[in-house]
Amino acid sequence: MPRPRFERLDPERRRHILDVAAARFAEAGYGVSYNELIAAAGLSKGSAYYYFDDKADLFLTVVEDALARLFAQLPPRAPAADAEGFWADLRTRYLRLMLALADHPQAAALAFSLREARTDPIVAERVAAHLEAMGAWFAELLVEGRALGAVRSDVPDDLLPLVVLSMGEAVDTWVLAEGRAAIPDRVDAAMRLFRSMAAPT
Amino acid sequence: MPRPRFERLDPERRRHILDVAAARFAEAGYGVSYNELIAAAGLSKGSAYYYFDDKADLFLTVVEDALARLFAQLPPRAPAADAEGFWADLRTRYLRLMLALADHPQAAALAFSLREARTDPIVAERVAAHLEAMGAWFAELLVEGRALGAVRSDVPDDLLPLVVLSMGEAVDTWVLAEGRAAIPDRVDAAMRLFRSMAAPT
DNA sequence: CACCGCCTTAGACTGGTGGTCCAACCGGTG
DNA sequence: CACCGGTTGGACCACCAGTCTAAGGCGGTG
Repeated sequence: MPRPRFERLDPERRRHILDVAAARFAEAGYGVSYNELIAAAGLSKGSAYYYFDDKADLFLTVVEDALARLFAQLPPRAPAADAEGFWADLRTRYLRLMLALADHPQAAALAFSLREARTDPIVAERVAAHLEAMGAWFAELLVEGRALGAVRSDVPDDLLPLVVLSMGEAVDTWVLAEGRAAIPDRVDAAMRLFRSMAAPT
Repeated sequence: MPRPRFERLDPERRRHILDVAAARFAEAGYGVSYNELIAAAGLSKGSAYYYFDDKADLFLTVVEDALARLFAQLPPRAPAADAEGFWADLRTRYLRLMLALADHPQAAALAFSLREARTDPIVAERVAAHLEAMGAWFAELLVEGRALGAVRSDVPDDLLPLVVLSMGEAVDTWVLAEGRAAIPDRVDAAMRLFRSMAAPT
């Protein structure tokens, strides 16, 4: 995370730095030159490293901020009453997430840039923490789904969340590939596939 | 691919270069310093670039070689007679592949290093060609599977191969994670999951 | 033998990277 | 006025992949 000093900075300047960084990372990925980026943001080398630990720090600050804002828009999960409701709720939430990504292409680009960024070990470590949290979230979902008879019990506990996470990026890209209008149909297709995989046989 | 000169090189020296490169890339990933690698292989800068276009070229030469040898060990696919045979054949082939990866950890490490390497655009381009070939292979498999009533027809054609490829790496890692003895059970679990996803509902 | 020409080699050099360091500046306080 | 700590600019560092060139080695020819 950025050094505390950054919080004490003039809000306008702070906002400007984050906006420029978000734009550069979104359009050129993590591989963008940090030298170039901080110059574009109006920071000298000294100032940049005065406010942020390193490139990974600024990158993750920007990405976490964008994704947090995105997820905050999603309604909280309502506990489902039966298997049908469980799957319907999942579909709705996934659809909303995809529509939100379509509406915020910069946030989507930042999210997808995470893959490339994870080759940096500093980024990888901090992303691993998030993934662990997501894994826990899925595990919880699994328990609920099984209680409702919506999720199969005949595969190892760790396999399903793993598969969902790994499918995630590719399927998300596919869902978003043909523009906003195609999203609902594509979400349905993806959910159909996923449901028949995860539901009891 | 390496320059033709490389083929004219003394076979022993050629083998040595490829072995050192394979070892370094397998243990440290694509991120390993090329300077360090070529020095370890006993090549000066000039010679390295005399025989290989660039880092990506040597890397892909090594990886393609390792994977080609691995796939060559797999028996050819026998056309299945019915849906059950189709899935049984897939399971067998997947199991053999996983066992082969377990027996050749260096080849496995090289295969997994492809993910990181694809951040290099030169690598990405040449890998894309392979992925296209794999996509075509899956498409063919899809046609055969559908003809046998083993594969569902109610999802877009491009989605299934995409999902399989994207699941691939994560599931492969999971299958191999607990050592050779655990592989058959894990292959079964993964195939069960995959079959219920891809089979008609 | 001398010479030529070409394949091969070593390694200095380039322009770039992310990251470090320090001298100087600036505003507030005694 | 002097001082001082937070802030700033930018020179500098080690290392990266990749380029370039001058020299070495060696077979063929007169």
